[in-house]
Order: sequence, then structure tokens, then C-alpha cells
Amino acid sequence: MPKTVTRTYSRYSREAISLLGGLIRTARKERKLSAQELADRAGVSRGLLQRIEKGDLKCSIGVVFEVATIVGVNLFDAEKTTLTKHLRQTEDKLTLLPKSVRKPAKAVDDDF
Amino acid sequence: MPKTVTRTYSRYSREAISLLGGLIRTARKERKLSAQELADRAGVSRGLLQRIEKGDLKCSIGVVFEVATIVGVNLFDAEKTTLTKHLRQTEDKLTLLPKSVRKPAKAVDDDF
DNA sequence: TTATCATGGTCCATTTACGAATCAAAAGGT
DNA sequence: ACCTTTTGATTCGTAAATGGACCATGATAA
Repeated sequence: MPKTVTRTYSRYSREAISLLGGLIRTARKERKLSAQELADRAGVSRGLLQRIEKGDLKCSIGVVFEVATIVGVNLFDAEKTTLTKHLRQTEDKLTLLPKSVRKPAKAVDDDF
Repeated sequence: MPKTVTRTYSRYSREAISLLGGLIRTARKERKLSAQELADRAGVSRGLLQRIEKGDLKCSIGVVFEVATIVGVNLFDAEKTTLTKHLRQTEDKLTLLPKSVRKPAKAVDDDF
């Protein structure tokens, strides 16, 4: 018998993704797009779009973001700061941090 | 021969997800977690975490959000307004909108 | 009311993502 | 310098996601 993978998700993750799906659905209707139309524009099946709008945790993030972008729901509001700028900043920050994370071997002498 | 699905993504989607991965990686290192440790906590393999941090568009959104949540990267900052509140608001908005989207059959007389 | 279209759900075939194991290389502590 | 551990990158088998077709129901325009 095949073993089934059961993932656990935090309440926050579930709610956040559910909210995202709701925002997408709302935005779609406000723009008067049928599910099929939006699905076509995003290059996905209508069934998948349904799951996205329902907040299905197992949809690929690329597809979800793509659909969201099409109807104008942006996670990172690129108002003041552009996304690319953020990207660079993140990279910069990473070069400052140690490249590999490592625990001290034993107890250090700051333990009293 | 099996036909291969090739998706197209907008620049925004790619950059946003890439940024998200970078934020996760930065947060992980700041918290001095090894990739293996974070992967364990999230219940995913180290390989998958690598792809997430790299900004792989094909990872499931649930897993990405879960990892992000663990290291403290929140998409919707639940500061002032809680997520649940937003959820309710979205639902309310949906009930106001027409339940199905439909184009008018012919030309309406508001075209002059 | 009626005809039309959007939506929701299910089933199946196929593609794909994911976990596990492995290896090489780089990095950091001592 | 040495040794340990993190990281990056493969490969492969299996479980899961996705598309497509289908049907039933619901909603809306005429």
C-alpha cells in the first residue's frame, strides 16, 4: 500500500492563502471576468482556478501569483519601492550573513 | 510522445516569488537555522526548501507560506487588522457581487 | 418562463512535484 | 591545517497535481 503524505499547515498559512484566493475571486468579478476567461488568460484550467480561488494549499505558487497578478492583486505592493530594488537589497543582506549556519561545538564560557 | 506543459509567467510573478525566497533565506540565517533544521520544522525535505529559497515557481503555495511563517516572514502583515477579519470582509464583498459573471447579449444603447 | 451560460463538482489519464539517497565542494570552528 | 557540517546539485521512484471531459445546478438576460 502506498504511503500517503499528510502535511500540516499553520492556521496563519491556511488563512493567508484563503484570503488570497478570496481577493482573487473578488477582483475577478469586479473586472467582470468569467472563471473560464481568467483561466485562459493565465493559461490554466478552469478547475485549477477554482481551487486557487478556494484557497487550495497545494496549487503551485507560480500559478497563484500569476493569476493574482492578472487581476491586479499584488502581494508586494510595488508602489514606493520597486520589486527589483528589494531583490537587490535582499541579495546584499545575504552576502553579509555567514554563508553557512553552524552551531558552536560545545558549551561556551558565557554560560554563567 | 507525451506533450510537455510549458507555462509562462509574468516578470512580476517571477520577481515576487524570487524575493519571497530571498526573504526566507535571510530570515533563516538571521535566526541561525540550518537548511535541514528549517526543513524539518516545516516537514519538508531539504531539497524542497532549497527550491523554495531559490524562488522556484512550481513549489506548492502551502509549503512556501508555511516555511515563510516559521521564519517570521508574513505576506499579509497581521498587525492592525487580523487575517480573519480580512477573510470576513472578503466574503462580505463577494456576497454583494453578482454570483455569476455574464456579458450582455448584444450591443446596449449606451454606445453614443 | 425559457434559453443560455457560469459555476461547482467528480472522474480519469498524464505530467509533474516531491522525498530520499548520494556526492562534491565549500565553509566555519578549534 | 584539519575535521566536521552545511550547502548545492544530481538521480530516481513514487505520490500528487493538473487538464480535460463530463454532468448537475444555479443564475441571469431576454
